[in-house]
Amino acid sequence: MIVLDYKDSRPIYEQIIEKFRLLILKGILTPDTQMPSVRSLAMELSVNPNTIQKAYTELERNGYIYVVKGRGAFVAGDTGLMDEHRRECMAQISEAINQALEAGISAHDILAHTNGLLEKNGGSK
Amino acid sequence: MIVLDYKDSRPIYEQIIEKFRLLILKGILTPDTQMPSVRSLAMELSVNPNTIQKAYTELERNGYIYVVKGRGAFVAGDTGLMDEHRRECMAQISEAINQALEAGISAHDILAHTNGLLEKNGGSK
Amino acid sequence: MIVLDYKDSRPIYEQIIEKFRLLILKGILTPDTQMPSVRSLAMELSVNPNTIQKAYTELERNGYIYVVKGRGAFVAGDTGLMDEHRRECMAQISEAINQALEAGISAHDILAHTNGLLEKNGGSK
Amino acid sequence: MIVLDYKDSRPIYEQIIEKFRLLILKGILTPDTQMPSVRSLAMELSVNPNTIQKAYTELERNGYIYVVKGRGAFVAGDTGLMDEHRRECMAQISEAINQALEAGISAHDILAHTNGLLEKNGGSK
DNA sequence: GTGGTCTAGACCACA
DNA sequence: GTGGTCTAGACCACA
Repeated sequence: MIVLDYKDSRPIYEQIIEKFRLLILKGILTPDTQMPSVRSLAMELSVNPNTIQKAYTELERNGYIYVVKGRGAFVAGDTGLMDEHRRECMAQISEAINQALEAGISAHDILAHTNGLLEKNGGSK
Repeated sequence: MIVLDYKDSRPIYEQIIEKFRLLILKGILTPDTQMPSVRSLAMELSVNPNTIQKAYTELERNGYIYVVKGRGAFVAGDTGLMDEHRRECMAQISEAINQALEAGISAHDILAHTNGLLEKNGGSK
Repeated sequence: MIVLDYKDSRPIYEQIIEKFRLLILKGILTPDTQMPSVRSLAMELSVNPNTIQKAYTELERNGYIYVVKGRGAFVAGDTGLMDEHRRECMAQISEAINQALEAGISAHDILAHTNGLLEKNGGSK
Repeated sequence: MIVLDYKDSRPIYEQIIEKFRLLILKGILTPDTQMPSVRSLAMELSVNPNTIQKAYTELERNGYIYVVKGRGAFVAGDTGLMDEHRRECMAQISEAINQALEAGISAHDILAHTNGLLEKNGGSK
């Protein structure tokens, strides 16, 4: 279900958080689905249970999952995280564009670039 | 000349690299200008000289400065870094837009967002 | 009769205890009323019978219910639990106020706050 | 500087967080004071460094301290945590009073109780 | 020296 | 079985 990239410089627990974050935000993991247990996921990824624990704790703190003691961890219901994520995406676009402008790239070139990209990848919407 | 943000989570040496990189790319530091000496900059920033050394080594490795033994470090002449930097900027825009599309934001909304931004900030070019 | 909040971080057995404690203290459950059987309540709440058992054992230990072997559990008669509960309430007020004073809030502000609250919520008594 | 209570049922790392939180909120630890290092505090409290680490991570996340890589952790400047803490205190008073009202204690008795307490402990303010 | 990550493994409360 | 806490100890980047 999840694949780690050992060449990635980011810590393992962060990769795990990111992977689940996207699975949840994209709706692949739906609300109240049970997450794999800390131990089973640790086995599956050949990673220490503490590392998974850390990832789950973080995911819970940020509202992506909720934990029922003795039962396990479950995907949280929709709580506006989607919207927050979209806002973050827009902010990242803004930042990237502003940096490009600062680097002296013309507004015209940037627009051409984004247009091309959107035509290619943003078809159905 | 340079101000550090101790509350920034990025390592200090990286902040220093970034600051100089931008000063050079924007043409504020022109080719062959002498860089501050490792020791003086360390004093000025109240930072360990090892940290400055590491930043300079990295800047040299990436072609932003060149070092003359016994004389000091100097800003490198234009060597296509500008172009490379611009390419990086474009790549970052692409990545940000693709993430937005994955998050389910419509091409239309993204375009509106970038257009607005470019009209506001990208005027003169 | 009882609703559990799985997103509450407190253990389930504690939530159950608390719920019954209040039902009894408020007189909604009167002395000698039969409590739901461990099994039926476990079914109703979709919870492990062990969890209900633990809650009942605790309620009995604290004098809120009594258990007749083979018959079931029953609400205990009034045994001064009311007074004890009131003392606990007062103690909690004391603690909260002392913490506020330590935080540097003025006695005047605290008094205004409590007065306002009592006027609004403490009307009939 | 800090004393642990092994009889306290709360986890060690939480006790440590709470202790520092109060030291900072009361102004005993002033902004930019260096926190004891993870290792030294671990030794002093005869506790595993990981446990201290966990406490510091949490304190940083909540804005009580900031960490400079390779240098150490420092008390954060005033950032409205004080106000937030006071609001929490007020909320706790509200909750305690409402519970008391629900328990059937009269507004009159509660007021007498709080008045007495404030006269005794809230003198100077 | 400083904090950050991770492993290996134990013990606990809870269900 | 499930997550939560903790110890003992290693290794790393950073300063």
